[in-house]
Amino acid sequence: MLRFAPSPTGDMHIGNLRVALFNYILSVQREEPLLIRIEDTDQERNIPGKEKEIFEILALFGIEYQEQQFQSNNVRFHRAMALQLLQDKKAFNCFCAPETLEQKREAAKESKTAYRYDGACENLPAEAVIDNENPFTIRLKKPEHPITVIDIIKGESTFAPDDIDSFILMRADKFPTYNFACAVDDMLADVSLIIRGEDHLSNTPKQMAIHQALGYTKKIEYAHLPIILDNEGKKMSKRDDASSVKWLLEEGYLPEAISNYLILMGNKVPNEIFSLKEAVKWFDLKTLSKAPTRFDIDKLKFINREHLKGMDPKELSRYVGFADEEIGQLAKVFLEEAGTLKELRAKTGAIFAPKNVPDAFKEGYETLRDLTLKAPHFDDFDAYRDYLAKNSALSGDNFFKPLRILLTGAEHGPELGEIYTHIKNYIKEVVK
RNA sequence: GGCCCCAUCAUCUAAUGGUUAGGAUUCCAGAUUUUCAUUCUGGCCAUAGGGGUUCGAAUCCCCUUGGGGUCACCA
Repeated sequence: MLRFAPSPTGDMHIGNLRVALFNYILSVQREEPLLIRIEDTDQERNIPGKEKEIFEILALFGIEYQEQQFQSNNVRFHRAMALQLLQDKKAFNCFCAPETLEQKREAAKESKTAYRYDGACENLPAEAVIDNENPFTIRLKKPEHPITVIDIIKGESTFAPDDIDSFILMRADKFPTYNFACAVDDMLADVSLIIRGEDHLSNTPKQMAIHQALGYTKKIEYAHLPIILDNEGKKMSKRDDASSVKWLLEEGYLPEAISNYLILMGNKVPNEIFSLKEAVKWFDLKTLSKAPTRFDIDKLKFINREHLKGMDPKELSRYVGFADEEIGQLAKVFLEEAGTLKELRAKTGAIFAPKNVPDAFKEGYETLRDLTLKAPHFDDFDAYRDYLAKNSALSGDNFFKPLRILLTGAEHGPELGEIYTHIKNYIKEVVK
């Protein structure tokens, strides 16, 4: 069993999508089911409807899964496991007030040392626990030995007991913390391989410590993906537009191109342009770079353009707001200068929209428009061009600029002949 | 600051002890196209630094430097 475990607390991030993609690929390769687990145990941060958005994006990207669950439905298991750990003396009740802990953390920060739980409640006598009416959390006793994480991408890393610390399993509100819920659920779902972001690397020994305390001995494989960096080399945040899958989609990047890029980045691949289906055949976690990767929107655009070039014209035409194969062909001509659907829509839209003509070309524009309106149909651009040239007495820039604006609404663009081929049947509508 | 991870052109990567250190994206230049853009050709640009090991190091080891992640009753 593999799993993808997003929390419904914000927009789907490209980092999440990459994790989802890799989990999907590995689940297909290994012929194991994929579980989507919505981690919704933080009532305050959950955003209603986000889980629906997550499922929509998974569907849009062709990420198929076999099971889905909501972590909040598993709370009874989390509580049962916590109780067992308490009984086994692997965990203990902690009555430290949040403010007290916060003060200690501050003090640690000031003295430039790492904050560690001081064990204040670890050995409380039974009566002190029973008689205590204050709210409490449940902490796992830190492990006695170091824990080594074996990671498919990163190799081995060893964590000392002090760095794992006696961390909190159950909050005062009786809900599990992330690490506890995650560790229990992965165990219950019989997860065999966990693929997640590098930011979880330090959580892994904690979750392994929980498994050990619970007597769970199954070996789980781990793969922690290097983080995605922004242009400045910092972790991509929600503030970066490009980090939002929704934004990329709105900008006109194709799902196939986005997944292509997400699989390509920081990776060694047989060729640059490929489909998800193709990637399933050769994808290997081991070829991923260990170093963080910068998100390069230029490269994404290049890949997007390549996918657009290969798209069926009729389908492309629908994407740009028409339903005509000819317009799809026309859009492909504009792929020379446009790389996204949004840009393509602007280019093709401008052809049929009322034209904005600079004063310098106004006269020529009107002359050519009137001529075109009265002209017979020309199948061939050269014939059309010669006809206009002959009857207008315009030449050079004074001819081509207004003609280009007349036909495309822009001063620059692909060769007019190529454009003409695809709009000749609508020519009167275009110039009106 | 503690802990963990990482290090080849601006960016993403190739070269699994012996290459003129290769490719792609970006950028720039020339050619072509009766404008621009496209296209084609070409160009700029890298093994972070210092020590070892070795006949030979981008590649193995150590140190330094640099970068990133993480240190919540968030996930």
